[in-house]
Amino acid sequence: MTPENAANARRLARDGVTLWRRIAETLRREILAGGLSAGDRLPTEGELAARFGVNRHTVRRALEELSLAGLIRIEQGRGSFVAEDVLEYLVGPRTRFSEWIRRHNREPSGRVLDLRELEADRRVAAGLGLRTGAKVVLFEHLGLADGRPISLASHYFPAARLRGILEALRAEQAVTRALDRVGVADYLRQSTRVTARMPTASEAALLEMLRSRPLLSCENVNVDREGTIIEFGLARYPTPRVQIVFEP
Amino acid sequence: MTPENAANARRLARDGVTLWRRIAETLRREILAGGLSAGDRLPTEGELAARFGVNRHTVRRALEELSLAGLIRIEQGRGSFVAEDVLEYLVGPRTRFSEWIRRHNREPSGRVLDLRELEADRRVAAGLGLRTGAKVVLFEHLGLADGRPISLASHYFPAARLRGILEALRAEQAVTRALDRVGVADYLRQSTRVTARMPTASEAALLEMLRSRPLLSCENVNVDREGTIIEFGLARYPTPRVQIVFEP
DNA sequence: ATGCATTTGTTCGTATGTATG
DNA sequence: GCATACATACGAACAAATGCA
Repeated sequence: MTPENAANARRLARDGVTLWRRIAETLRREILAGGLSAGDRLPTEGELAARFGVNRHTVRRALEELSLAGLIRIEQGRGSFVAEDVLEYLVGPRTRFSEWIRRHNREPSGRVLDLRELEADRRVAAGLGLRTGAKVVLFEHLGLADGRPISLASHYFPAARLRGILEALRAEQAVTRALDRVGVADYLRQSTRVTARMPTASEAALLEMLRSRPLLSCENVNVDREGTIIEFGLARYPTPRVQIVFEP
Repeated sequence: MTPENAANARRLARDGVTLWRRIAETLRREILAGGLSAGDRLPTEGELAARFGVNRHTVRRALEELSLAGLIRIEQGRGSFVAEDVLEYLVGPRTRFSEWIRRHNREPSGRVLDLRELEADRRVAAGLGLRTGAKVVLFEHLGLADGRPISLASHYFPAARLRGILEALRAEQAVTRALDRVGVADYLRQSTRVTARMPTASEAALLEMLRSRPLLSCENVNVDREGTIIEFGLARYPTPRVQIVFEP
């Protein structure tokens, strides 16, 4: 056993965290702190091994961890790069916000911007299959991944069909759990309509994006298992941070 | 029977074209000539009935025809409006350009902008599942509906897998027919990835769109019936003329 | 909040022209 | 010529949605 090996083993014994994990955490903090920005190349595995005083295998294990978390991208023969900050929004029949974020190994969170009952305008009524003026509940929500805003969504629910949805949303602060509370245990994405436009000033501010970048605008209709429309959603995503992916 | 009734009946007898169809054709020509532009309101049914000297039912039959053709939009209590120039691009497993356009009762056409063999860069190689530098054939095409540009697409084909694709594209000037010629009778959309960005000057010029409007950028992968990748496409669509719709 | 005018949507009934056998 | 079926066209009345004062 070499002297370094022995020293590293003692370190592991001391705080119960493996070396590769501590190296991964160190690199993660450095990347998130912004010392390296999107697309930047990390030092080579050899350089990192020398810096941390460990074997190259240990560094590789740490980098693999970061790669799985989506924080870096490893390219054979070229090096490791800080991942572009893109989230792929995979559209399927069962699309849920927090599952989407967690699949990218990020921490979902959110902020409720508005919650109230109002009368449907033409567009919302058409989406929900109601007449204009019908009572609907609006739930406006800013979605975050690791604290960065990535979606700004207005969810409309038919108040008559979903009794108690307002109170459920107030209590749960989340769509899926609130729907469950009013008896919709499951729901499916019926259609998704995508277009793009420039953000308003407040949209750009909320989504922390440049006003010169377009946003993806997405109209969704969700139905319960019987096929009744239970939600009309109008979501906005910042480009190029978010891409929408369909795999039929 | 009123005098008008008798006169209209005689007109129908004379040239064998029903009244409502002649009225629909007249209105269609007036709209397409540009006398009315997108979003403009047509005269009321009553006014049109007076103008053509027919019953309101007859006008309604003509308007229904135009509405089905997607030329106008009828709204109860408000009137009839010249349809906004939006094309819904319905994404499914079998998405073909000319079928898409024809489903909207428009006339598809196109212009080949570029056709040549080159070496795949990283992005194209990743899409096609090849190594960078592999020979690929690029087919760049501007798609038109009723003479208006609505898509700007770069299609990349693996030269080694599809022998003769360059010549087939040169002869056919269309993707589906060229693929058929090299033995790919059918192909399926495997994935679709959407984002948005601002157009370059030349993209805006080709698509006849304002540079202040974003374009939808779409990466597609098409496979043959065995699942082998046979095309990687990079299409750009002008907003708000085009929307992308997914219905799983 | 209410009533009113405007406009489209729907449903009766009636008469005529076309096509078929 | 006649019977039948169907689409076209007209007339009248009422329902429903919209916009406005």
